[in-house]
Amino acid sequence: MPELPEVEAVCRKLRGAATGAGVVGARVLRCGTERVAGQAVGRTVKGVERRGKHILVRLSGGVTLHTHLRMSGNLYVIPDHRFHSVYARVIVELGGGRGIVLEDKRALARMDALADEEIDGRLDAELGPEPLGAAFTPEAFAARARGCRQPAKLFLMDQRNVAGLGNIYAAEALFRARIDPRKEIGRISPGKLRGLHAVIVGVLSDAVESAVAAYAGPGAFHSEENFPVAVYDREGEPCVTCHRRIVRIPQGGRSTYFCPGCQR
DNA sequence: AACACGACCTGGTAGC
DNA sequence: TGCTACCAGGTCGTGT
Repeated sequence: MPELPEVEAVCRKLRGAATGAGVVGARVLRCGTERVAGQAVGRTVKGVERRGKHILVRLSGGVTLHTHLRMSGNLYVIPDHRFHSVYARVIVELGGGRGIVLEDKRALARMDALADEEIDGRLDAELGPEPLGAAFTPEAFAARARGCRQPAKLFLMDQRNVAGLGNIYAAEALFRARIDPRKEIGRISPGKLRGLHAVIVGVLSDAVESAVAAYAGPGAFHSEENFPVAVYDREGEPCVTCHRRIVRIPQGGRSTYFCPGCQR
C-alpha cells in the first residue's frame, strides 16, 4: 500500500500517539531484527519523521527506529501491547501498557534500530529530494532528467530521483502530465517536464490530504474513496478524458497503466 | 553503467 | 465449492 502519502499519514498518526512515550520493552515476532529490543528499551520517543517512504522514530540518546513498510506493512499505536493482530512482526512496548506495532501480512516490512547519523547518512545518500520540500524545484528535476535514458515511469519510481513516488502515483502523475510512461525522460520537452514537476507536487499534495483523512490506524489504509485514481488498476476502462481504453504494460517488472490516447 | 529478473513473503481473487 | 495461477501500492542482490 504505502507510498509517500500513506507513509505520511502513518507518521502523523504515530507522532501524535507516541511522542513522549517511554520504551519499556520490545518483542520481535515471527522474524525481524533483534537490535530493536537491545537498542530501544529505556529510551523515550522524541518524535516521528518521514523521509521518502521511510519512517524514522527518533528516540532519546541519538537512536532511531527505522521502518520501511514495503508493500503491505503498517505501523501504529495500540492501547494494550498484549493484544495485537496475528500479523504483528515487531511490538515496541510503551509506558502505560501501550505499544507500537509493526504489522505486515506479507512479512516484507522491516524495522531496525540505528544511530541517528548512520541512518540519516544512508538515506541522504540513497534518496533524492523530498517532492513536497523546498529542494524539489523544477530546475533540480530537469537537471536530474537531462541526458537520462530511462523511461519516464522508471525514472519517477527511482528513489534517487524523487523520494517517495511509487507505482500508483507515478502512473497518475504521468497521466495528469499527458506523458507516455515509455518515453525517455531525457527526451521530454522542457515545457512538459516542468508540467510533470508541477503535477507530481499536485498529485502528492492531494494524496497526502486524502490519505491523512482516510487513515484510521489498523486495517484501513485506502485513500481511494477520496483520491480519484484515473489510470491505476483500470485496465480496459475508458479514459476519463478521451474515452479510449486504459492499457496495462509491464515495465521494470511491474504493471504500468496509462491512456494511449492522452499520453504521448 | 544500465538493465532485466528473481527473491523476499503471504494473502486475495479471478478463472476454471 | 475448491483448486490453481497469478497478481500485489517495494526494494535488493545477482547476472548479463
